[in-house]
Amino acid sequence: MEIPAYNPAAIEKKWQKKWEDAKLFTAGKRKGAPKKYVLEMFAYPSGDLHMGHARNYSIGDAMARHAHMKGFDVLHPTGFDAFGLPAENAAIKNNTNPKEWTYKNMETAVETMKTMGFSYDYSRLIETCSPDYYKWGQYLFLKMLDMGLVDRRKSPVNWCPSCNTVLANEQVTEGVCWRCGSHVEKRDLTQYYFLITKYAEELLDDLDTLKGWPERVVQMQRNWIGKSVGAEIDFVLADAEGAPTDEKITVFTTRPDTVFGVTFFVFAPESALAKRLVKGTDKEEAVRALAESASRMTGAERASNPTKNGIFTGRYVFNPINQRKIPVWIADYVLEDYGTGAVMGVPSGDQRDFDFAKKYGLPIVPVVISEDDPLYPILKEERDWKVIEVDWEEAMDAEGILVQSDRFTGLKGGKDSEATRAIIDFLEEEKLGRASTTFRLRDWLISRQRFWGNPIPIIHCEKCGMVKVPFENLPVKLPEDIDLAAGETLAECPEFYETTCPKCGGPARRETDTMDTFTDSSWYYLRYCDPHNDEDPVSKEAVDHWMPVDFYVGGIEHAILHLLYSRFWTKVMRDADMLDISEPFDTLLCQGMVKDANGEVMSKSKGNVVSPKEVIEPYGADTMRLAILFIAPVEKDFDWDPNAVAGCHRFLKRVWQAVFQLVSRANVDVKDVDFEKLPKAFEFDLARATQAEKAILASLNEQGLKTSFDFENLQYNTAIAHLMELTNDIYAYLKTSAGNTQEAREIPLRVAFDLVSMLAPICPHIADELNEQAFKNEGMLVSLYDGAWPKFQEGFAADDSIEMVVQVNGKIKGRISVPSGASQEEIEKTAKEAAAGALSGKEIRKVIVIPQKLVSIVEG
RNA sequence: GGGGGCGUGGCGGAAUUGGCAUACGCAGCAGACUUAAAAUCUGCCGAGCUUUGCUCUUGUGGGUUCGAGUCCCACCGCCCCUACCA
Repeated sequence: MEIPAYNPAAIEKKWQKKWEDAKLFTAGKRKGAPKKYVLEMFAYPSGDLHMGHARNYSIGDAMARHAHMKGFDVLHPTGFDAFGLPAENAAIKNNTNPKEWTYKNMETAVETMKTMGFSYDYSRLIETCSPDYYKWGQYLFLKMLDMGLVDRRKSPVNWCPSCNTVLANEQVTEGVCWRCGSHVEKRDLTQYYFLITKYAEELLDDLDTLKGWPERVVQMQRNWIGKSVGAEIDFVLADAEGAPTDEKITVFTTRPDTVFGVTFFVFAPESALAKRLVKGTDKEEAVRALAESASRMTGAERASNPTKNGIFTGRYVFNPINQRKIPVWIADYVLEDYGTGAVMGVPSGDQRDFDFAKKYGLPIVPVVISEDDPLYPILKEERDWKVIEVDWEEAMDAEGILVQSDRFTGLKGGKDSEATRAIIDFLEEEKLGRASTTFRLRDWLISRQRFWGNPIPIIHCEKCGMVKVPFENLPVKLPEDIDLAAGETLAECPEFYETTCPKCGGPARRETDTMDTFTDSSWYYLRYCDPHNDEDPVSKEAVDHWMPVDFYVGGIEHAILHLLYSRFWTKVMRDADMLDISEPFDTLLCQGMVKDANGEVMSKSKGNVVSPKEVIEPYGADTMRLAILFIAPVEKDFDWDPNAVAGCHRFLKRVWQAVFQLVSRANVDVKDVDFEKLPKAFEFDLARATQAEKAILASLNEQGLKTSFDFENLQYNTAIAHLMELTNDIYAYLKTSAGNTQEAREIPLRVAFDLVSMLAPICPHIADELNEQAFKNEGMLVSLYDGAWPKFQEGFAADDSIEMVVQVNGKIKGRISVPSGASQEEIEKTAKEAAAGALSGKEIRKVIVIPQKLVSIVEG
């Protein structure tokens, strides 16, 4: 038989068309079958797809195709996160509309996706900039407003001077804008917030239910939410003369057990109260300068250069628990937006307070000390301050025993200790303070002063205030003819903002801020369940059927941003009775980055970008997909190695040759072989197979199918390695002379067919072509996508003899072959004979037999 | 400072979860085919040695075990995240 050449360009195009014509990937066709929702994070269409997308999608596609072959009804959609700043910047540069630029890029990206052969249900495609989608984003905004989860308020916000917009806390890393890297400024502005902090506790608690998430992502979210348990304590402000006033200043602390050791009090320099205390004094200018210099430093700079600068205000407060009068300072190590923006200074128990006290010569009073400390015997009975200065090198901030702490002296101190609880009880009884929990998580600032986003559906009326846009007027559409190149914004576009009040009919002004694009990506995975619904964002029925997403694949850069917002959004929609789940993503996979051959991040500016097209043109999409999955485990970064890619292509050519040669060698008309009825290779009686056939079958045994071809656990690199071994075995078989029975001819065919089936999720084009051309299966199936995944049969007969390793005193000394039914005694006897040369002749202390594996002989 | 992870050939990486360390691939070496090259095929490919074989080898040192890359303790080194969070 003439073996045709492997021509990826031709067969890939052919199969992509056949799949599309047959609507092969439409979700919901297998009524009654268990569902599997496989999703890759959708792309921002800033140009054509790059290798990172190719990796992301190849992983998800292998998962989706495999699930379908295993019998699931698979939902595998795609779409675009189409609003955002790059479209505006490109529009300004090219003097076009962001819409044009975005749609052109999405069109190119879909073409590229199709050349890669992904099994997407394109009938569910979502483009977030389409009014059909953003209408429901507006609807959900209004829903949240009704639920009391939207707030419009003036407060200090992060402003990116380069992007000309505010940013959410999550979008500022180390003091710079996540998108453009510019240094972020603080400004006092009136903005819209989603009250995500109302869900802080639940967002934290439910992290424990996310068993399918990488531990580091869970930890990152846990740290971001940042729960601290402790107490609020009310200090009494003294007037300028030092006498107590009625005014109380509250601090938050996680260590109320150290409250007897407070020797000073500190405000953040930006705090309003701090400013008030020094107003009109000679300290005013210095405090302003301190606030200025503090705001200029990024977190990293502050941490690497932890100079604690302070100014004494000249004022005092009284510690409510011991009435001591303590000085009030202003220092740059206190953060305005955490806790109450003020700290009770306990230098003996907190390293930062300790450093500050050292620098400014403030007293250090030990109150919670270790029993090993030389001071302990002196102070263990002390109820009042006896020692008010220590020679410690650092603060004692771990656990210890309370001293110099009035009636609490002698109690065990520390976070959540008996002293902590006792002091909180006391504070609550005396109304001096209360138990309190603080979160690091801030409310989500969602308004943006940008054009290319979802307009906030609010109308401002002088008479009626903030008025919702009525449902029938949704969506508030973006104007088509804005001139961004001329610097025009929505706020300068009267055709957009001039309107009438829906309540009183008077003249009113439309809100000109748009929503953060992360609002668009916070629920797109829900809309995929029901993408064409024009009555609701989603129907509960559709969401209940498909959600949660079973496998979610994306980059680690979304560990906090998108993944936290989506979890919040799901809980909100649950509370709005739109769905019944609490967590949207069951298993999360964060794939590694694709770097260049030298391990450098690919970037346009470095000129080291390898485009998927550069691989597809010479080798085909199957080779690209295979290489992406083979070169490194999915979650690790990998360096693009052109030689390894060529090696993957070589493997596909070998599979192609092996299958055709095998069909030719089998000397049976494959048209007469019903592959559905052919016994599975591993059910077959091995006694009838030749040695080479055994080698092939051995790699398809129980372990092979359950462990080696472990698609469930995403071990694609090792699964592919086993497919390579199987191919090598087929070549070994082809070199031998085969038996001449019907079975002996058909077993290898079955093996080859299973090989091709297992290759199908990774390299679907070559698999379908071999199925059709070599196995002549065109009448049975359009595609192996609808075919069956090989199954292991429990009844598979093991080989009649078993190889075991013989160890003497823990060292390998030989191998034995024993009958599969051999008794313990027989095995021991055979092993002793085989190891005779290695035995010293001493008494044999014991013999350990591990069935199927080894015999260990231990001498006295 | 806090948290998470990792350390195996020249390289990417395997190791059935305590049982033959280095699978599979890349690179390299040798051979076959060829006028030649490419492609393809075959073989070799951790280190050392006194080479039918022996010894050593999973960052270092110890421990548990008949048996450790895997478990425990200490140390060394690297990567990622986060950061004056009271």
